[in-house]
Amino acid sequence: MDRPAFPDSILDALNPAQREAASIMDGPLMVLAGAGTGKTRTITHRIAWMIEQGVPASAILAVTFTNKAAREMRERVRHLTGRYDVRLNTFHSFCVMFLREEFPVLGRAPDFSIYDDGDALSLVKRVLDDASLDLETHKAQTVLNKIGRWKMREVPPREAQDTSDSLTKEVARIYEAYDRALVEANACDFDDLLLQALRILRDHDEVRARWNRRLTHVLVDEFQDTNTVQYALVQLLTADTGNLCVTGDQDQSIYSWRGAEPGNFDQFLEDHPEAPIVRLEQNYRSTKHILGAAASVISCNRYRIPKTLWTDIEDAEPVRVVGFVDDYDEARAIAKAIRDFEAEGIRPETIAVFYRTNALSLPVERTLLQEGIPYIVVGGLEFFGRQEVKDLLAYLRFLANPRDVVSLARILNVPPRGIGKKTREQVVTLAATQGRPIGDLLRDPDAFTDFTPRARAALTDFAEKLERFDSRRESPVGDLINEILNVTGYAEYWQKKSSKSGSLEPYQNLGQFVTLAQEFDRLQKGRLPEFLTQVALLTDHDRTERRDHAVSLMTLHTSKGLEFEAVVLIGAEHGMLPHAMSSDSLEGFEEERRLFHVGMTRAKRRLVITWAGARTRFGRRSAATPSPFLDELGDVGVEHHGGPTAEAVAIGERVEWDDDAHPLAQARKGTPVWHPDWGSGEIVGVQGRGQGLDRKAVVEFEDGRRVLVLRHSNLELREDDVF
DNA sequence: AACGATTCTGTTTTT
DNA sequence: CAGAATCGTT
Ligand SMILES: Nc1ncnc2c1ncn2[C@@H]1O[C@H](COP(=O)(O)OP(=O)(O)OP(=O)(O)O)[C@@H](O)[C@H]1O
Repeated sequence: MDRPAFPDSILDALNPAQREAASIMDGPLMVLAGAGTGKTRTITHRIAWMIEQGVPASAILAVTFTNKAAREMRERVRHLTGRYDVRLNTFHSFCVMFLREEFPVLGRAPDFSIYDDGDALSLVKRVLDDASLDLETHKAQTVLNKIGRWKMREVPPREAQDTSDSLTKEVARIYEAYDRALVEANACDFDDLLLQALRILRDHDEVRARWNRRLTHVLVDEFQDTNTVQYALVQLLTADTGNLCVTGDQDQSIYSWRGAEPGNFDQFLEDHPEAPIVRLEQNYRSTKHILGAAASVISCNRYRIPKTLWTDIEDAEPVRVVGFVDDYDEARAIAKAIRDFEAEGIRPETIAVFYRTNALSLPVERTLLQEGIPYIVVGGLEFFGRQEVKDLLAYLRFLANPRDVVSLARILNVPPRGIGKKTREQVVTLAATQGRPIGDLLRDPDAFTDFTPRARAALTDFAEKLERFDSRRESPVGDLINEILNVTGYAEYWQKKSSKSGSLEPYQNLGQFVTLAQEFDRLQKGRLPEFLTQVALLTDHDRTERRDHAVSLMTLHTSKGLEFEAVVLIGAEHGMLPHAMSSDSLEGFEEERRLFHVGMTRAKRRLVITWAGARTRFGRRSAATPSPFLDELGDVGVEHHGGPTAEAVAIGERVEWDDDAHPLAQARKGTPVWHPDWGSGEIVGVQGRGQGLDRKAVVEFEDGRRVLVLRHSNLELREDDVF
């Protein structure tokens, strides 16, 4: 076991402000600071310091934003103190653990299933079906989103129905039915995990008091992205002790779409007026140019409290902004940039490519593959979202929780075994009318006497399989899964499929899942229930395989909290970043700006930002113009290359802006356009020949007509489907 | 009930 | 373009 070599050095590794924050052990505390100022480092050391001062490690709860961040912090604390038993959780994983212990207080069994968004969607569809509601007016996804918004704000179904709007009222009724269905299936969706835990802590003083004794100190990292329920939760967890420390940065709040409530900062100060606020101002990560450009961008946000941030890291190179003709060109330049970075001695593991949407990774991946540059895609829901993985998980969940209808419905006929939709629904209805867990019903040999002989045979066969799995419930999870794969013929099923039509991936994913389970068996204690608890909250972020000498590809959201020597931020275009779906309100637009700023501030030494004038999106080529954020970078230490106006220079290589690819090149009468000053308009006439940019356009705006030379007009197309 | 062919539909970010 | 939903044939 490693003991710390120099216990006294725990606080020595911090600057004075950080040290102040780390050494305040008791009472409320807020650490408010910009990117790269060592917030995470500070609370890690604070935890280590508390342990050194005699606080039991297991009495400390630190909440991080991702499992990965939790793991890393645990590793650092272990390194500093030799202790690894600090409770390091995400809000969700803490609540799962909490509910596994305390759910009986609400009369619920602790073997509940956890539904991800896909499962929740299935359940909503099921409810809509049962209520025979019009699927046209109620799209399942929309309904689920609305329910989610209620849940995040703690609005119960009854209250939601209290409205005069009949459509909303109907959705609220679905919400009620959905909640009931969750209880019947003994399942929790992600929001439920938080809500149920909150309910228990709020309504049961004894439980709250016990947990306050158990957890004497609570710390929350990335506080800017907590929602109201999460804040209420930590408030209750520290109601008696008052030892709540939060750290965050308003300028890095990028999850409002998931209910994140930056107002929690104010709420905290209102609830704890005596709380010291420690501000950290020295950035230890980035060079002056990078930090300056990022500061210049973020200062454009109206809703923001300005703060000081400085660095003494000198620059090697300026921040580069480069425009390309299209995404293909952009991708090739990215490959070249990576090679150049490597030639400079930057290790590939410390190079990252960021993008706004997952779809943007495709052309980059293809090019890197071609060029033989190893890469990994970090995060996303690729693996756990796969059909074959979800099927396997559904088997496991149904075995652990016999009431779990959604999981059962998923696998009852997987692989195909002659149990169609009709039989399936009959079984589900039968269980519902008898008020019996569907798993018990299925295992009952006399349950299906009224069914057709064919259906009965198939169901009996299925029941036999279930019983074989039951006898393995206490086995290592890897063995159980192998048993399932063999007995059901599911492995064979995919093997056949893949040999027929190409892709080996599904079959390999099954293998990966088995490996994952075996790893669990080897490294952790517990069987099926414990495995499910863990796996339900895993994301690809947590299982991204290590690959030597690989550069990292990820979304801007995933990049939060990380740092890289060199960053290439791609797709900086109008409609992409800021994304069209969130730029219609000022709040949305400013969050996009924060997102851009988060991406920029991940870079330590090198930052390249790219955009493409045309992108193959959706199988179609569509035009794009540079992101307005590019104009906000300032001009100190920032170089612009390429694009319609400036000389076209790629990262080291010349790329001409091709007039034909310019979105306005084919402008003609009737083309809808937009201008930054005059708003929406339509081209009512074009003067000049051909398709060039030197033509003049007569544009009808809301407040009148104007004649503009296309090349210098600053006009943008209102629709991106131009060609 | 199963499977293949066709049509449809939709793309923001994820615990 | 790709994944889901629907359709039509066996
Ligand atoms: N006092 C210090 N001395 C040396 N390096 C430091 C110090 N404080 C922080 N650092 C380094 O600065 C970098 C950023 O630290 P950290 O990740 O803790 O910052 P953060 O405030 O959590 O960042 P962000 O909010 O951008 O995710 C890390 O590489 C860290 O090791």
